[in-house]
Amino acid sequence: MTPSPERRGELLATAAEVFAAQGYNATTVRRIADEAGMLAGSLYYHFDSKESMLDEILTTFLDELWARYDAVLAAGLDPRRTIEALVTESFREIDRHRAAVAIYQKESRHLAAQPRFGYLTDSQRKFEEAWLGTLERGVAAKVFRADLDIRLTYRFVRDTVWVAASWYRPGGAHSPEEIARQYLSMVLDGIAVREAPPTPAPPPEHSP
Amino acid sequence: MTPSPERRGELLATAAEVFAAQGYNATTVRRIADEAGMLAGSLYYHFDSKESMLDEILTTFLDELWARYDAVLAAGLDPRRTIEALVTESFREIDRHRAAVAIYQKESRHLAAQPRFGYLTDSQRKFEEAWLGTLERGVAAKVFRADLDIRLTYRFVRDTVWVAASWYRPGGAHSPEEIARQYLSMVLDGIAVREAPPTPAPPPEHSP
Amino acid sequence: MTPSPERRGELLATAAEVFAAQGYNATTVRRIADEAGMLAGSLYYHFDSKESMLDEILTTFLDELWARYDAVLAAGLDPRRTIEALVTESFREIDRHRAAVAIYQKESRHLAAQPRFGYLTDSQRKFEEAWLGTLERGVAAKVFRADLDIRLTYRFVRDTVWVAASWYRPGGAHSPEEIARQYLSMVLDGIAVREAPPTPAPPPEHSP
Amino acid sequence: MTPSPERRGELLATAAEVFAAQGYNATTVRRIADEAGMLAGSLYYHFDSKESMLDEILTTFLDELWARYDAVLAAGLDPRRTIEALVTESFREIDRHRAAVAIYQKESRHLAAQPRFGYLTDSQRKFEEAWLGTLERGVAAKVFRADLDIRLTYRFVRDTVWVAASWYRPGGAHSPEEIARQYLSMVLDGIAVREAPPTPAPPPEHSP
DNA sequence: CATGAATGAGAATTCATTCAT
DNA sequence: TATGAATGAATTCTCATTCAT
Repeated sequence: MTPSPERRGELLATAAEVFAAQGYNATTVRRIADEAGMLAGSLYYHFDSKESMLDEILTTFLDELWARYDAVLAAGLDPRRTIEALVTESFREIDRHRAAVAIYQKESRHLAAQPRFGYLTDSQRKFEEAWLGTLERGVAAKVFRADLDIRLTYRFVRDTVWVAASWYRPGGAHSPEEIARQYLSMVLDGIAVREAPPTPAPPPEHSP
Repeated sequence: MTPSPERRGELLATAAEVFAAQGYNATTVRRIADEAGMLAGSLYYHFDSKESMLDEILTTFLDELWARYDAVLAAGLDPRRTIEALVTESFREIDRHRAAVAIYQKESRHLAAQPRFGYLTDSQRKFEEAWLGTLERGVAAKVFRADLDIRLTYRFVRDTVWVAASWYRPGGAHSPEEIARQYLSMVLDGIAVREAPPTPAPPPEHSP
Repeated sequence: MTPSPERRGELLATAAEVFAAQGYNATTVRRIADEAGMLAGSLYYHFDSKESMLDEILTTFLDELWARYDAVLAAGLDPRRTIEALVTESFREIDRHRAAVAIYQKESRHLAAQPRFGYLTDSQRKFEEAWLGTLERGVAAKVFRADLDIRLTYRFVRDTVWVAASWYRPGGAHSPEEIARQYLSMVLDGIAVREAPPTPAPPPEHSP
Repeated sequence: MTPSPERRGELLATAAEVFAAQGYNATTVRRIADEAGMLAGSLYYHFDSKESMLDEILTTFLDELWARYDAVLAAGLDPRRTIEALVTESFREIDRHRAAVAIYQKESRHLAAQPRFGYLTDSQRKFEEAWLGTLERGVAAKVFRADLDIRLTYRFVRDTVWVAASWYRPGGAHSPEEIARQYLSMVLDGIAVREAPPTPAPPPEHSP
């Protein structure tokens, strides 16, 4: 009944690429089929509908993302290390599922209105809990600044990370981990040079 | 045959709202007309096509944005003040043209492929020149960190600001200027508490 | 919002004709549009879907039928007169809505499974109540035979009348009332010549 | 390449069931295959096409029906006994081939237009000859009423019998012979109680 | 200015059918 | 004999657009 999972996987990857490039609505089934080297109707042997392709792309991505996020959250790290781990996992996820992440970014808002995609809202809620909660713990622990609107901070960090999916290309100059490191550095310490009191021992990798 | 500009303006605002909420492709002309209290066909008295509405929304927004950006860039501020001014103007623009900015964010990438929307690519190039140039001057002047990939920094700042259009609602808790101030604070100084060098005179408002 | 009722009415009549002739499933929207002198897509200005055309055809017919049936049932006639009136009204209805009746005959069974057409089941139940109830009263009053299975009798009478829609053509040799009269005569008295009690005065034309 | 006839028979029975339940057009080959526990494509090892299944179902039914009808007609019975025998054989046929009969009822009219199903028209003609001829002989022999339109009577008897296929379920309360007996009683003698002593004055409208 | 009624070019989807394995 | 994976034509439906009134 369920045709071979490998073929499905290939086709989904193709579809995700096109959805990400052109937008879900602007993508025709025929275009996906062309890209996959088959006729439009043939896709329906593997999938119920264009929408179910989108659905499967998003759930696959979210399932994997949450598996990793949950592992991080269960590790009992301090707030700063938690944020670092979440950001790093996020960039790894962008590396693995760039197309899916890009689709998520572009479409999730209006998809969430449909019952079928209700899980997007759920995921978003869990997301907020995880990130916002960690930030709040960090503020309480005095490792994150208390003088900033915490929700603004949350959005700042969240968006900052995920929009990267819109320009990231796997196999580029930087590994996901390197990008994560630099982004974390920017998010945590800012892009401005720290004026005054010369840090006694600057971190070796930043020294000239 | 030359319909009143005010009516056009209202209709464009309506259209922009719907485009932003549902995406350009997913928005039907009929939906816009419904929202405007007329029939779909009637819109064609005012506009040539759905695409020309989108075009006009985007050019109006970009024209205004560039008027402000150009003023900032012509003012001859130092790199840090320039960045601060650009960020502030950006948030003001989001405040004024939230829908247009959101549309720009979502659609510009794939629209840029069409000749009609070639100006989007031009604008993007000018954009990069302005921001990246300022950042580079800042690095040279040692006011921005030199240990970061400059293009990564550029994307970080750029995205960080503009994605705000996706959650910003005019008339919310914070003014655009206040949001700009906080964002700048995060971008420039980071969200982490500066450990070590006990600031000689802590800002009064943060003291107990 | 609801386009002119006259046009709808014409289009529905056209659609009913085609549905009756070819069957609902075998009828393409394009065929209906051809018959109506327009393009397939144009029908969707007037109707939501092919199914909603069918729906409207059936409800219009059933509403009218029940208005008449209810009038008959409310008249308080004796069982035999009630049956006569119901049969007569049925043939009149076939005369007025031949296509709708034919569609009803052919499609109602499998349509009834869909929620949208649940009213078909309701109607069928009311139908059975009306006819079966009348027959039972007639048996009790000794005007209808008691030696027959009453449900068999019900089906016999019911089918006998309604299948006529499959061959009836308005404007034929017999008026609906004439057909009703002959059918009633057959149903009530049978087609066999009454043997036994030697009719004292046989009609002259049958004598040798 | 010559698949076993038994398997064909089973598959045809399955197909007939589904055709009868949902209508020929509304039945997908896949549905039949599901019901038979195989995949859609596999049916094509046994049959040329969906249409050829329908064809075989109908010819099988008609061949058997005509074998029995011909036997009856060849027996040289008097008109009344002939009608009784035809009706009885018809109900037996409904018992044996309910699905096929139901399909015939629903689809024969529009199928008859296609050359491939021309035999349906032929059969219908033979049918009319047999029944109408018998009725005419009966009228001539004064065993059937002469005051009725003979074609109306023909349709009445014909439809009355065959529509039973739409509600008949084999193995129900009554045997086919019992149903035939009751139907014949109704058709021949009517459902009204005979008002005892021979009607002294025949209904005026039938007198000369 | 706006309406009502179309047009016509796709869009997604369905489904009978084919065929190599 | 049956499966799995297609094909390709047809079908329903959508929607931007036109245009007479």
